[in-house]
Amino acid sequence: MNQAKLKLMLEEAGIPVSIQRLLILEMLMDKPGHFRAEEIYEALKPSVATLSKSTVYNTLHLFSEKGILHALNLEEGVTHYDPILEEHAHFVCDKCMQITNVELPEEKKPISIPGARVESREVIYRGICKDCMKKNEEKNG
Amino acid sequence: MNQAKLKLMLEEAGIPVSIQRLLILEMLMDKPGHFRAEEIYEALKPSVATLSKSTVYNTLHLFSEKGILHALNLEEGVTHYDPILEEHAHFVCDKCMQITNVELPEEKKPISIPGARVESREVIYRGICKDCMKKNEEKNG
DNA sequence: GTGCTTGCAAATCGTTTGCAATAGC
DNA sequence: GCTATTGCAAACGATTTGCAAGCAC
Repeated sequence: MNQAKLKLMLEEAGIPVSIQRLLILEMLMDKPGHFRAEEIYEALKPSVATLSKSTVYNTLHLFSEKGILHALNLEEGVTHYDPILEEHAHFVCDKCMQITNVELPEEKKPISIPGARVESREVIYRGICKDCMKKNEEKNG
Repeated sequence: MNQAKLKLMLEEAGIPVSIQRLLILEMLMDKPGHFRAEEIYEALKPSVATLSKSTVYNTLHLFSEKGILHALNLEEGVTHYDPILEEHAHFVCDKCMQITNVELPEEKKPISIPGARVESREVIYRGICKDCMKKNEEKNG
């Protein structure tokens, strides 16, 4: 994605632009996935030698607070960041922990909790992914 | 829940009985909720002076592996343990982080991922709970 | 030049590990 | 006695914090 577009995204979200923020956003937009702070840091370090981990953490917090990323707790102890904002669910492989986007299922009857305000819904499927199923079959002949 | 019943639960799950395991299970069964390891440790320490944190962690792992508890990652960096095994969804308050059990919604069309095996489904609603809504209203007159 | 942003190092939190002491068959 | 379980302290990994230096309007 080009710099101008990224800059606009930040501005529209009310986030002051900085080089670090642009680069982090660029990386996420160009190869959408489910990255951890550490991975983003490692990916950018070669091109931004002075980059610091706390900047990455700060930025990811800011981005998810301002709504241009979603923070996901799919796995114990780690947060993944998802740049895809359109509604979708996730499938997590119990073997290799690979995360895949899947369609968000429609509910037969939308939930309502008297007195409370429900703002979002997260759906996580768990199981064994295609790759691990294949590996398993091969091993067991 | 009485000791005999708890003992039976462990045995049926294939878990060798020990005092620590009985006490942890008792606590969880008697006041079902969504406790963190730390909370269980603190709750039991007064009655079991020698209890150690690693025993609590060990035990919770064992229990969830053997299927008598569910481990939940609803919040960044912490695992909560849920003794209710019947299927249900969770509502998490973004303000106070209170966790409530809610009905698991039926899907209009059950998911299927070609080649993969889907083994479980987790549904999390987020928003503002009744208590926090009330507090908010009071504050804003 | 004032306030926001960054980078570094140290601190923190939840959790895990190594290992010796202990308990239960 | 032998094996599984426990408790302690130290290690760990992800994240947060404090603070001085740097940058941008």
